[in-house]
Amino acid sequence: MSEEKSFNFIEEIIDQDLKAGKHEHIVTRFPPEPNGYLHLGHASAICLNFGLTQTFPGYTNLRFDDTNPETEETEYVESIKQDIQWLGFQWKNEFYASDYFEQLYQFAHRLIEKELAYVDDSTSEEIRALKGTPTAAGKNSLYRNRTVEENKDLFTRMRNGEFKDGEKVLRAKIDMAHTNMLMRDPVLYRIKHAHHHRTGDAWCIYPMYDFAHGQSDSIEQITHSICTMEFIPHRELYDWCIENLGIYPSHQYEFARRNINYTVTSKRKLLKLVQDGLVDGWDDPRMPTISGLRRRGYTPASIRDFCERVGIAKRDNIVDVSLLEHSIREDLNKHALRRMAVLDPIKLIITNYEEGKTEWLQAENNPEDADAGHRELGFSNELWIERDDFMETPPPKYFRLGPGLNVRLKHAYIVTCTGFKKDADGKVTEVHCEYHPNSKSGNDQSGIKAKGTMHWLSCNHATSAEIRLYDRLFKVENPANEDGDFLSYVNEHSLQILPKAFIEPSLTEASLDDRFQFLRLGYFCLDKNATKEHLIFNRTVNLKDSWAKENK
RNA sequence: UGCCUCAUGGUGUAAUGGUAGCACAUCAGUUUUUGGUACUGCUUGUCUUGGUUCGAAUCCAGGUGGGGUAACCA
Repeated sequence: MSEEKSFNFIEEIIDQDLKAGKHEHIVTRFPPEPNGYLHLGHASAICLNFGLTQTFPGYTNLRFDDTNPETEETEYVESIKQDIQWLGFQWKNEFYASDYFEQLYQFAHRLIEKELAYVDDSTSEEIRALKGTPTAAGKNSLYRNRTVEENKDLFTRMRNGEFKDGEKVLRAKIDMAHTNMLMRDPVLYRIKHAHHHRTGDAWCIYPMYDFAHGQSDSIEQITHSICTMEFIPHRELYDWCIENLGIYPSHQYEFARRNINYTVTSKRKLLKLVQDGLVDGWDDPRMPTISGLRRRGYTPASIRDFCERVGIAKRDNIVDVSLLEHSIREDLNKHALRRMAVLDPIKLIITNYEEGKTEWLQAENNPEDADAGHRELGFSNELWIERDDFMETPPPKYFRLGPGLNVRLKHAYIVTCTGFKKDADGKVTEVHCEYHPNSKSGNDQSGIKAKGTMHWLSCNHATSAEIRLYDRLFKVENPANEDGDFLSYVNEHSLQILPKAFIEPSLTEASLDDRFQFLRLGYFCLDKNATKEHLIFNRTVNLKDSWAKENK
């Protein structure tokens, strides 16, 4: 049974490069800008870049693209590192574009000396105006023909802090009529008297992306620099810089960023959700961030599996969240301990069971894993069951409780419903039933057939907890594609808090790494804000529910 | 409007000139002390028009459609 796993187009390129002897090993890098938290889209890039050097000989660097001090912070650096490691990857080197500021500055001088760069005094508005349009060529700047000496002097003085923000920029001297707008004398350096999270106040000029990224790749001798498709036009400039600087020829390859329906993966939009308080921070369990997924209960393996299933290609895409949910269910089904919880309780009284008696029942921890062992469950005449599990007048294919119907109480007995009580509003307050003593789980001699099996909790052997249920963050499949403000498509019912649900008492001992399946309800994990006194469980994902589907 | 880029079931992705496959989703069924899991089966696809070829999803040409691109962001 050999499973043929085909290469994606990037693996294909690398495989050929290696076979052609172009490299003996490869070097990739993951280059986040520390201006936000990592999300599912980054997970794809991480799995790709780090996965490549697991498939092929080589290694992967982590390099922070920290060339814009105004938006970048150490908090983001730390979260990014944590998320990558949590996903299960380890970088060879931890680098920063800011490590290369001095070298980059020298590179700029080299370009000036080759008459390939000049200092421009134009304002940003003037530069934009002279840039032309896609159909009309741009015009040369008045300052385009400064001498090498003048440029070197001015650029040095820019670094020395003699000018204010925006007063001057360094530009590449390429071609103002180029069909690629990026090649129309792109800005290489700008003046920002801003405090940088790593270099402090050492610099007041900062390189632009195009004069930092490719050069950093080259310095690190990155063989395959992988980025998303919107950088395709940058490749020409990437190559131009490397060629004219005469440095190590890294190459850029582009793939299509991954999109997922009913959410957004744009740091700008995610930041907006955080800033407007629509979510409880970057790690809100509804966020598609790595930290949000972690808090929600997703496992690293499930996210890696998801990325693997989605794959890598070049066409626009919107991946269905059900694939993500499939990945986490598959993982958790194998590993999560089974427990019982009652979210919306209603009392079940067993009228023929001795009052005050407690019976201890054996319950398996995980039917998928014999090694997971068993636990003891207290059983008595008063139980909590799910309100959903009783209907006064059930429809035909209802396998739960209703007048005269039988049901198996999981790990316990078969009961027959004998009656119920309602309050003044007509709301059911109590369900009555009789149990069949010879129908005990594991030793059923009753011969009674029960179509359904229900979860329950003994009133005297249950403790309470807050439970949080989550739904998709947005009401529409592709919020980015809708008219108007994307915030108006936020699903206002995406979080449902149940302040007092019942759970098995042993759950008091749960730790953040534990994963549980609450029988018939879904997979749950402890929230980071939970305490022993105030337990909080997050629902990671529900179980597939063919009954709910049939009722739609 | 220029340039760049992409196009395979509902979704994502394979097939590298030779039987269009896999996964998710959907639907139907079997098993089941979780309406879970597991298992079986069905439905659904090569954007279009030409060309090359014994043979085209694949190569060529023209259309069409989507996306990117005109920040002192990355």
